[in-house]
This record gives sequence, C-alpha cells and structure tokens, in this order.
Amino acid sequence: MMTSVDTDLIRVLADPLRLRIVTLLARETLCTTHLVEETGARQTNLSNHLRVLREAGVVETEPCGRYTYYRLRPDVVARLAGQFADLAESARNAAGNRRACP
Amino acid sequence: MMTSVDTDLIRVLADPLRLRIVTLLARETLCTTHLVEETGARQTNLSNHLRVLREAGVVETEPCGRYTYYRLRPDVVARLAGQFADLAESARNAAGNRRACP
DNA sequence: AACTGGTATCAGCGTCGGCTGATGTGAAAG
DNA sequence: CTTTCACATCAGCCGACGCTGATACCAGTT
Repeated sequence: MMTSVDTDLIRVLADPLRLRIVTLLARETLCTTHLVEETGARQTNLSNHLRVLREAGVVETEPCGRYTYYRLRPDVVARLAGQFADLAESARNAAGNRRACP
Repeated sequence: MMTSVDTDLIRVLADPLRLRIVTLLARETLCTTHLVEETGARQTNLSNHLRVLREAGVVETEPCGRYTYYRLRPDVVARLAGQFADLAESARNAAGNRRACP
C-alpha cells in the first residue's frame, strides 16, 4: 500500500489522442497505418505519440515486414488501475480522519 | 464495458502537485494551511490547483470557520480505477487479435 | 470598527508539449 | 537498381497551463 500513483505514467495517458490510441489497441493489435485510418491524425503526429507510449512501456512494437505492429501491455494498465484502487480504498478507510486547524 | 477512460479526469490528476494533494487527502481531510506545510507550495498555487480539483469533482470542500477543509471523494478515484481495470481486461481478452496489413 | 489571518481571484510571465512540414531510413515491389 | 510505401526523426511554431505577486473577500478577534 501507499505505493502512490506513477505520475509519469498518468501524464503519458493524459493526452486525448494517446488515450484514443491505447483504447484502440486494447481491442486489437494494429500498425500505424490502421491508427491513421481510425484516428484521422497525421502519420507524423501518431509516430510521435507512439514513441512516447513506447518509451513509457505502455505499448510494445513488433516489426512485420515494412509494417510495425503496436500491442498494448495489459499489465502496465492493470498496475495503474491497482494504484488508483489502492488510493480509493485508502481514502475510504480514512474517511473520518481530519487534522485539527492550527 | 467500453466506457473508455475519462480523459478530463486523468488530465486533472496528471499534474505532480495535484496528485500529491490527492495522495495527502487520501490519508486525512486537510485545509489549505496544512497543504502549504506539507507540500511547500505557495498558497496561491495550491488554491489554483484545489480549484481545478474541485471543479473536476475530485475533492469536496467543507467550510469550518475561516478555514476550508478539503476531502477526497473516493468514488471518483474508484471509478477511474475501474475504467483502467476494464481497459486492462479488454486488452487481455484481445491478446491474439491482430488486424491484417492492408 | 479596526485588525488579523485563511482563502479565493486575477493578470502576467515563462515554459512545456502537441502539431506540422520536411527529410531520412529501411524494407518490399517492379 | 530504382521506385514505392511504412515509419521514424528533426526543427519550428504556437497554444495551453502552471507558477507568481498583487489584491479582494470573509470570518473571527480585540
């Protein structure tokens, strides 16, 4: 407990387009071309975001010919979910705690 | 399912100082003065962040004389944890799905 | 009423980060 | 070997946002 939440990981997921990508990859493994179709974003833009996701360990790549497949790592997302769950439970347990005004 | 994750809520929690505040409030209800002591941040800065947290529904206020107590809402955090858990489970179930290259 | 102390609001500044166009690389197709 | 196409990298622009100082507000205290 009290592992606190990984700030860097949240910041990575706090971008709308990146979260969109992650949501799409939660359904199926895709390559950049598919993501361009699905999101309507430019290839350069997506490539930049995918770089961020890759460096944060959220996704992993698998080259396939001249394509590059991106797969979401469920354990990373699950770890984040657990951290938030711990935080929520901690808050519930400390429901009555209140520090006195100085 | 497929409720996807609340982007706005994540963005609110993606700031280091705000996440610090939330973590502190998960232990006990505090007023701004306490948060100034704990974080070392300026009062103005904290007040701005608390405003963001309040407008996002993450915390709720309770005036007590000239003090203002801030309490974390566990349900909001728990809901976010659930969304990430759903996402992780969805990714696990779709482990083998892969769209063919065009 | 005047004063003190806790908190909120506002305008300005500075920086971080997302988007873009141009360009490079590397692998298949011809 | 040349072309094509998927993808990565880089430099620059620009808007969003966090931090700050000044100031206003409001509740106790004297």
